[in-house]
Amino acid sequence: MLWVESQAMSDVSAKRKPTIRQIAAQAGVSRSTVSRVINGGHWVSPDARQAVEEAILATGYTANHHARSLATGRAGSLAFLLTEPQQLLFDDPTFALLLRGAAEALAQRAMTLVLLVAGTPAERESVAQFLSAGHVDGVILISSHESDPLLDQLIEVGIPTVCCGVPLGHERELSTISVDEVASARTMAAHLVAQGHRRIGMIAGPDDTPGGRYRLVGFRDELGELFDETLVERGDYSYESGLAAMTRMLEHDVDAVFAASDRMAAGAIAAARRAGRRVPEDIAIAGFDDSGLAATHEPPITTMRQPWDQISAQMVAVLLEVIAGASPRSVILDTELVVRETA
Amino acid sequence: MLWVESQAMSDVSAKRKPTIRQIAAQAGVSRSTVSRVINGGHWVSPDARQAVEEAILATGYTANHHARSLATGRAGSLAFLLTEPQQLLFDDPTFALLLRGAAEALAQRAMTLVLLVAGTPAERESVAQFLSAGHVDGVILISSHESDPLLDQLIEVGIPTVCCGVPLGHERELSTISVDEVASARTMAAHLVAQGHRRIGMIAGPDDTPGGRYRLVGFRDELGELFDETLVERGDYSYESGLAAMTRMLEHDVDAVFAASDRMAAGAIAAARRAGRRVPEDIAIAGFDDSGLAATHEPPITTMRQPWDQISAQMVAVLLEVIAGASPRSVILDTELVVRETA
DNA sequence: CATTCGACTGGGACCGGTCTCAGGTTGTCA
DNA sequence: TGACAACCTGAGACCGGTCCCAGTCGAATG
Repeated sequence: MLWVESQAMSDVSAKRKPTIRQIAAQAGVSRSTVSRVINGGHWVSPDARQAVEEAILATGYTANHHARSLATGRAGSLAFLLTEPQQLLFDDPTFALLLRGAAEALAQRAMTLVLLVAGTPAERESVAQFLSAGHVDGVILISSHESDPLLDQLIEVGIPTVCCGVPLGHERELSTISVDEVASARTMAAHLVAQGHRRIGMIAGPDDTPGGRYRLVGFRDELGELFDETLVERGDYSYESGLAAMTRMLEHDVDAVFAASDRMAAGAIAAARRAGRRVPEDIAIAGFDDSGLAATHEPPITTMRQPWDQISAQMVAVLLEVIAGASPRSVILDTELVVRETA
Repeated sequence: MLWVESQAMSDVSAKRKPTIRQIAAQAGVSRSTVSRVINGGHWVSPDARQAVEEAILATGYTANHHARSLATGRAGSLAFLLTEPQQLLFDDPTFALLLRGAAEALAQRAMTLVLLVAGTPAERESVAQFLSAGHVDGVILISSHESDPLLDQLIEVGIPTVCCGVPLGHERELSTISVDEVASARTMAAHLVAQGHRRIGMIAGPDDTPGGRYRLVGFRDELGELFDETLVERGDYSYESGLAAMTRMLEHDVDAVFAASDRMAAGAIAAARRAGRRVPEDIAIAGFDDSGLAATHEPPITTMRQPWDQISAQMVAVLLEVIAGASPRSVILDTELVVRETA
């Protein structure tokens, strides 16, 4: 009876994942030594290390993340937090670019990405609770609006956070990764002027987003006397808003338009065409982001390329620094003018 | 001195998250009772329950996920696994739809979504290891190709898995959520015929994907004698492949084309225009998916709508069933013809 | 030759939960 | 009144790691 039971036991343990104790037993060392080998292997004799490594290889041992997190207090994961109203974000190809980049950067570090969506108030509540419970080590915040109330919660909880764009008023407490919005807008404005355009309009983004405010600033600065207040419309970065803004804009005499996002540019192009204007012959239209949509659009859209891969890589890198104890810091990256067919 | 030290201690413990022991002490019960209250609260006296609930409310206690996972053996999270070559997937708006739906469904159940990308061989390796280590309870597999080697690994490891589309040969071992491809294709083919078209071509997807194979089957079945083998081209669901396929197709006489994805349809429309054909006047072009791109495309694309919200909800629901011990099962959902302007 | 130092090792406490199980109350039924 | 069930409770053993610390041993130092 006893024999049968122990037989059953060993059957079970053969099925289960090996633990650090089994590795220790098999290698003839203590758990502590195995742990040392796993974590860098300092102060371990070559013999011991080899025995442990062989045992690990033989059994296919993998450390239990949960046990480790419990013991160390580190979660080994970051949250990718989306706070935009869903429609906006999931339409937006840029979010996918950031997500992939972040996932890639984390995988290289043997960490994981947890996706959090805080669209509805109920979702925001449960997300806030999740984050303050310390289930993740840090937060990658994807939100263009500066006024996001979740920001204050994150700061209060004190969880390391990095965001893209610059949330005004929090420069000291949060790390940010952004592009030089003003310079980027100047570059595009200069390009449009260089193409010979004089009556140049802008479809700006919301004023409470960095991209909405500073791209307009750069545009105005560069245009100087050419700048015409009546040729500025607002959109919310979406296709529809670009279409609506362009429809209004067409009531004025305009020969070029700079939209603050590729999607708005696409909407603007559609509006221009419906009005019987040719792009770029009758009216030039440029976008911003180079989100993938710009290249495949018919015709391909001239735009400012944001360095998405660098942005996501930097977000992860800076966030990990902060988690390791560094002070929050901000990184500003360069954009690049990509001339295609629409302007 | 002792006083100072205990003062310091209580300061520290005030900063740290409360544990179940502190709740127990505050409520004047044992840890076991607190645990019972947290998990449903059966076999707990009203008095004890109330005391515990008050203590939880007062302290803002939240259970430590890692500790719980360690004790229960359940991870409390699912993996959202992308196995496509990155380009294809992140261009594809459908993936974002599925991702959001899944995240939402999981948040409601207080579980989390871990994003895993298995693009490169190195990534595949580490993902496989991650999954077999049991760090997540189940896998939502996003891969349209049936031949995916990761599939075999998942089956071997025995981790509960659900996929969208039907991976041939694994119907017994994996759960699948899919749409009725054949019927959907027949519906669209019937629509094109009803519009008066007779020379109808198809830009099919890869033959090793369910959407590639069965949409063609349905198309052929419905067309009957109208079906013309020479009017079938292959693409890989991408915009570029649609453009290339359409360019070839235009060498034949054709008055309508059914593309197996919206992106290919968009590419096909671009190709048709470059060749000087008007859509839909000279040639009707329809897509498949209704991924968001179809509605905002200029002109809006006629397509078959896949029920993305239902698909993601069902994936989560079925996967959780399997994790709870149920047998794998397959769900087939209906699609809907959405007539817009291109066909 | 005694002392000190540094590399290496293992024991045990701990992280914060869950879960089994033995025991204590109370109520009901024979 | 005794037996037995139903309800409620807390002690203690886990889960699988990390990490502090005490201790061993050989070599170098004074």
